[in-house]
Amino acid sequence: MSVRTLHYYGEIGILEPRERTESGYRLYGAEAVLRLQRIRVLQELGVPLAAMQRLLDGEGSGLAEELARLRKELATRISTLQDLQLRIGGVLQLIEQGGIAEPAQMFAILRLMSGLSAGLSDEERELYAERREAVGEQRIREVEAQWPPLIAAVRAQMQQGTDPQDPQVRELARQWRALVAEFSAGNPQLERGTVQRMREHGSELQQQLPEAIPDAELMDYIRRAMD
Amino acid sequence: MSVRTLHYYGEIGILEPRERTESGYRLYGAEAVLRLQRIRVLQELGVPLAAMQRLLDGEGSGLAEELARLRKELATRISTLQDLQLRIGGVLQLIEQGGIAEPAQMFAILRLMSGLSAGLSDEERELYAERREAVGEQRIREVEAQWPPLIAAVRAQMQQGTDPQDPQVRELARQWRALVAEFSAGNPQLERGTVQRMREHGSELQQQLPEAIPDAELMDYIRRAMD
DNA sequence: ATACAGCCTCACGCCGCGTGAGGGTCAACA
DNA sequence: TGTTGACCCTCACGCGGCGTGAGGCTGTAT
Repeated sequence: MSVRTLHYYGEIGILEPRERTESGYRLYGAEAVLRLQRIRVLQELGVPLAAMQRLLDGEGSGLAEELARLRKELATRISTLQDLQLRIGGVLQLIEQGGIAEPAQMFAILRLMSGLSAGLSDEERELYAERREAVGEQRIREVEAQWPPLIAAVRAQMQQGTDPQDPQVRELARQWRALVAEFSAGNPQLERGTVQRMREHGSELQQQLPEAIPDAELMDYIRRAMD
Repeated sequence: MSVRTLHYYGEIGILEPRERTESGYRLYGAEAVLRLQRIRVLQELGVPLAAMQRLLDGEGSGLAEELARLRKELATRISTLQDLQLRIGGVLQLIEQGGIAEPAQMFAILRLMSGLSAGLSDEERELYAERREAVGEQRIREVEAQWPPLIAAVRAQMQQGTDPQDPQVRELARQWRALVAEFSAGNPQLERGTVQRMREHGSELQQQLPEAIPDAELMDYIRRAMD
């Protein structure tokens, strides 16, 4: 709370001092403090200052409606931010694993992960919607975010020529199975769809980071590790 | 993506057209499209445009560091928004129950709910920190948010003179017990602290919405409902 | 030839203040 | 009695990320 802020609130007419001294100093009363606290609350909620007068001096019904609107808005804002958080988390995980180092790859992954849920048919979309109800959107996104790092890790092992029966690879295969199970929840149609969708997904990604897309060789490798 | 946006990106030097026609029309190439997509990704992540040139043209290490920084920032942004969401949800719940209708009360509740975790001793703070580890911050906030509506509902019944043994009231008492259990997780020190803290909390709230603070009468009423 | 869509540059406006410049006011201390 | 600071005042410009004109040129369809 700077002095300038108080002046500004006066300028736009949402908070006036109770009076002025002879020399022009602003004197704020206790009610101004209360009003200021409310302004801060509304501001936190994302209400623009210009809209506050109505809410501060209006009736309860108006405020209630506005709060309901804000709740919706907050929900969407949070879910976009959470999406970003998972995407950024996936990229950082890959970086730490030494999977990627080039900016082009990082950007590609950031974009891939936003597109995982794109390109679905209507039927699949419905199946996912049901699943979302059951498991919670949060969990769905967490699971989705684990694909690219896992695929990259498997491919790294494959290219190093590690035996598929090696304990490390078998651990990755275990994670793979777990992810597939989480993802499809026993629904074979979704299970088939997932990997295929990744294969079709985004030409930029295929150029920039082909190792994030499972191909036949990788699928064969992981199958052998699962035995 | 408006035309003006592209012009602006040119002005600040983060995205230039590949060439111009004789008549001055901008011609963007495929690489400009790629760069633009990256700009959008970074912008979603909250990177200011001025900082993008370094990230787009710099080395992977710089980008990786920035991503790590952004992850932290995102986490705090999300948690403040979630806090707001719970507060607003609590108020709306109360409004729908018919518990409150005056703007003053709504603001008071919005502020109370932000202050529930304030005013703790160091020791209590440690206990909460442990608990937070165990249950997850999200759950803690969800539980905290349920107090004010519950208290208000109980008080409403009490003031209508409902018998504490009435099924409705006993249901509220059951919720009360469950909340206390969640809150204190078997730690009697925290259990004692919670209600007392609410009683001491905020003089504005006591004036504006005394029914949200449990007093001796209400505590007695709920005890009788628990028999 | 004419209409109309789309491009160009230049310039001001928006929000929520931050940050000066240039000057007055007030309590404390020499 | 001055003088020193720490505060206050008004006025005015600046930021970021564009939106929104005004006034004019270009390109394509009819």
